[in-house]
Amino acid sequence: MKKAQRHPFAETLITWYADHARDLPWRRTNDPYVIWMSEIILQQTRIAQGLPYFYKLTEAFPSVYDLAAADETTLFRLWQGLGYYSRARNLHKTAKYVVDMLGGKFPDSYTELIKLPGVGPYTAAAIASFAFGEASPVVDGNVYRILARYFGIETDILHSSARKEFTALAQELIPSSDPARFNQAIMEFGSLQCSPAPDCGSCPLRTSCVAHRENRINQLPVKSKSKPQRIRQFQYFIIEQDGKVLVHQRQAKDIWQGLWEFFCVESSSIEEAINSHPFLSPLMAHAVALQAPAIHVLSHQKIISAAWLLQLPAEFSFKIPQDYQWILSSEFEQLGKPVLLLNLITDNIALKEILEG
DNA sequence: AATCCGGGGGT
DNA sequence: ACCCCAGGATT
Repeated sequence: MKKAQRHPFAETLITWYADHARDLPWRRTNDPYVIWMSEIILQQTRIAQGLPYFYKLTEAFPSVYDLAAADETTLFRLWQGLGYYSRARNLHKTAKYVVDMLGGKFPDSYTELIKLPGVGPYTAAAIASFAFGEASPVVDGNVYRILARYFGIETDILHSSARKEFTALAQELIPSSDPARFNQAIMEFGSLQCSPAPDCGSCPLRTSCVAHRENRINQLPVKSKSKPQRIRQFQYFIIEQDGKVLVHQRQAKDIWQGLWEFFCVESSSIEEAINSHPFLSPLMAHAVALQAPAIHVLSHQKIISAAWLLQLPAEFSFKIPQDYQWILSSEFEQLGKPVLLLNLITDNIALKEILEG
């Protein structure tokens, strides 16, 4: 009876999912806190990359109360290496809000969930369905790909109208009987079966898939090309004195906001960096060049960096630049740092010994 | 509507 | 080299 009302698309996906679902930790719970944590971690992040962070974070903060009470420095250190660090800030902000304003109880509907910092249309739909059984369709990269191919939709998935169109379609397809299972199934299907380079030969939907029938698998989904990456050059000065290192926390609306780093000048040359920061000039007598790091690639920037180690005698006196501070190397280890700096430290024994004892 | 925000893995 | 990843916030 009710099966006849389901679109065969949903029926096939759910059947496929019964045979192919991976055993993932966030699928073993209905706790909205744990599900929320997993969804924030997995935003634009592969499962294999996010999994260790999910274990670390849920162990460090078993409940929303633990997270709300946490020191943000600790959270950033745990988030180190995962990228998109505003997620960590919004995670903390939301935890405090849920504890302080909602008595520790998560909102239980899409409409309320999407009001939380760091929770957008995808994440709100995911939590609402997985934790509360609401029939809100998730629309992530997998869903765009599957629907575009299966129904032959040529809308540019980066166009602002795309989300509305694909969400409306997914809303028609999602069964009211077990919406959470459908959401899990469609994403798993996109990840394992209808991947960017799919195996159509084994696909249970191939006979009714427009893209397969018309041989347009490689043309769908339509996605406009992104701009070329911006190229930047950072000159790092690791200034050490009396067992302490000069550091600062990045604050500007720029990459790595909230992370810590050594004295940094954005400049195409060492000479220009020194000229623009005259206090450096007398310090350079003590400078030793460190191994030139490879180009650090972000999704939208390429960063070329160079670094100098400046170990200053105890009696050497100079005025430290604004917003910088001295920190013991043992404390520096406890701060969140960009992967570029982690690589720099790893690649230079001298630096490693200073910072790690 | 455009742009920005990381890092890593697959092809 | 290019693409994509359980996207969201800001301008």
